[in-house]
Amino acid sequence: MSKCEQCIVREFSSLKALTKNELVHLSDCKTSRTIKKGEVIFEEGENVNGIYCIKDGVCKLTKLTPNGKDHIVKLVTKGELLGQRSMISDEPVNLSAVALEDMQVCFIPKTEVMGFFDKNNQFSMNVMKTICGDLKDADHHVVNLAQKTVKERLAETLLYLHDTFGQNEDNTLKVQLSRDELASMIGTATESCIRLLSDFNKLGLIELTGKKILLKDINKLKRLAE
Amino acid sequence: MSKCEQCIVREFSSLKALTKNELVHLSDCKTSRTIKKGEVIFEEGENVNGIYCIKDGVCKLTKLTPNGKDHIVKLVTKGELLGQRSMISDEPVNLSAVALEDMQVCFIPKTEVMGFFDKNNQFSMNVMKTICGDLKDADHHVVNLAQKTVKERLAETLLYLHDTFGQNEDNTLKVQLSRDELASMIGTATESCIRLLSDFNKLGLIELTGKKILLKDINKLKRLAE
DNA sequence: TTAAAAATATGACATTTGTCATATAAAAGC
DNA sequence: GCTTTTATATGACAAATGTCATATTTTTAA
Repeated sequence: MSKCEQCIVREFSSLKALTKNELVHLSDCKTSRTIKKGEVIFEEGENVNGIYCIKDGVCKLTKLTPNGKDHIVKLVTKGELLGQRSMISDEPVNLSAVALEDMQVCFIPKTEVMGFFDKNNQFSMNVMKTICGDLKDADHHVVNLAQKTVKERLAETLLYLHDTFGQNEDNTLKVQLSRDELASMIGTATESCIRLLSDFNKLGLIELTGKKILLKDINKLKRLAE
Repeated sequence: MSKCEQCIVREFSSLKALTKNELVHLSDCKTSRTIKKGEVIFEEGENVNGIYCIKDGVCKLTKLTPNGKDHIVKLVTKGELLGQRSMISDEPVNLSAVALEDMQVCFIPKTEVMGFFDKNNQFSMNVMKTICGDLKDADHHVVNLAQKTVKERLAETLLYLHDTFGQNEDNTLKVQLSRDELASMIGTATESCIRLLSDFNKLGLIELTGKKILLKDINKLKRLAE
């Protein structure tokens, strides 16, 4: 089993506050897991009882809408933690997590993490800051959904995917979402999303090659996203 | 100056974890303030450097939209705290706070609160839980905005106002929002909001008397809100 | 108290977005 | 490889929502 000490998650997440001793301890109690693309990590309403460390891969956090579709609330990628909110609130998770690519994750049981909270103030502070960051993002998101048009939201989301998850060698977006998933991220119908992508394509803002999306004119996209 | 020990905020907020000693200390370092309806408590981008305890009244938390209007992200009422997120993130506030009625608030400087974090784990835990609750609400909010119609959102918001802030003796909603504010809460144009209120009125779901709104058929409203 | 300003209300219309139908392309399974 | 299924694409149209104009009511302030 791999040690937590050199793990990428330790480097980038709240876990960076843990001491050597705590990390050794962690290595013993964690369980590693491989998750295939499309597989569900946990489902809305489930009791998770711990947190997941994402060592590799990207997943989507979704919430069921009143009309039975999934809305993508957030994407989470390697180096980040999953399930903190529900662990702290001591509630079932309010979102489902589904892998967008093959993933490597580790699970840390709740009892373990709660121990860190008690003994390591810096760790608590880090977790708090992460959740505060999520809250700020969510506020931003709320205002965008309420006040921007679908076109603006699509442009902004494409730029977000570009900046946050990077590009392949051919400069196309690394995270590959289906049109349906992209639509569910910006909060619109799949057809509207497809149509707007076509428009962007015709305007020379992006280039579509199958599922792959290449951002050709970042500045114009930025102006479109306002 | 009033003591914190018997304050309503202590009873309902994270502060309930504070010890007698901590409360006495708090009474000394806090500053009380009266805020008139319409007055700004703090503005987006400002450095607040502490938290506000709301002893009485209700305020709106707003965020400036790209087209220069305000979007109401959240309402906060007596017993609750204000400014926790930005204090923890050590960032300027991302929302403005404006009084919807006359308010009584106390300000606690950051240094003081950070001291509680260090020494009182239960307090930290309470704050974390509050913010986690806010995050959960925000997620819910995001999905609603993305997937529900304006009509559904209006119905849901009216019910929320009813359940959260109560009614006057004549059963009208206690929190009085202008049509403009209500529109900015549900994320729509003022005219659309007014029109839908008229529709609800004609359908016998609500009754409009000037600014006052009376919910006449809660069950039908619930069905409308889905 | 009265004039001015702001909020509420409503009509007419434009624009945006969603829905349904259908075609084509790509992927999955045998 | 071929068939079946699923994803992408596009047209036609309907529904929802926004915008502008304007009337009316309410509030504010001189």
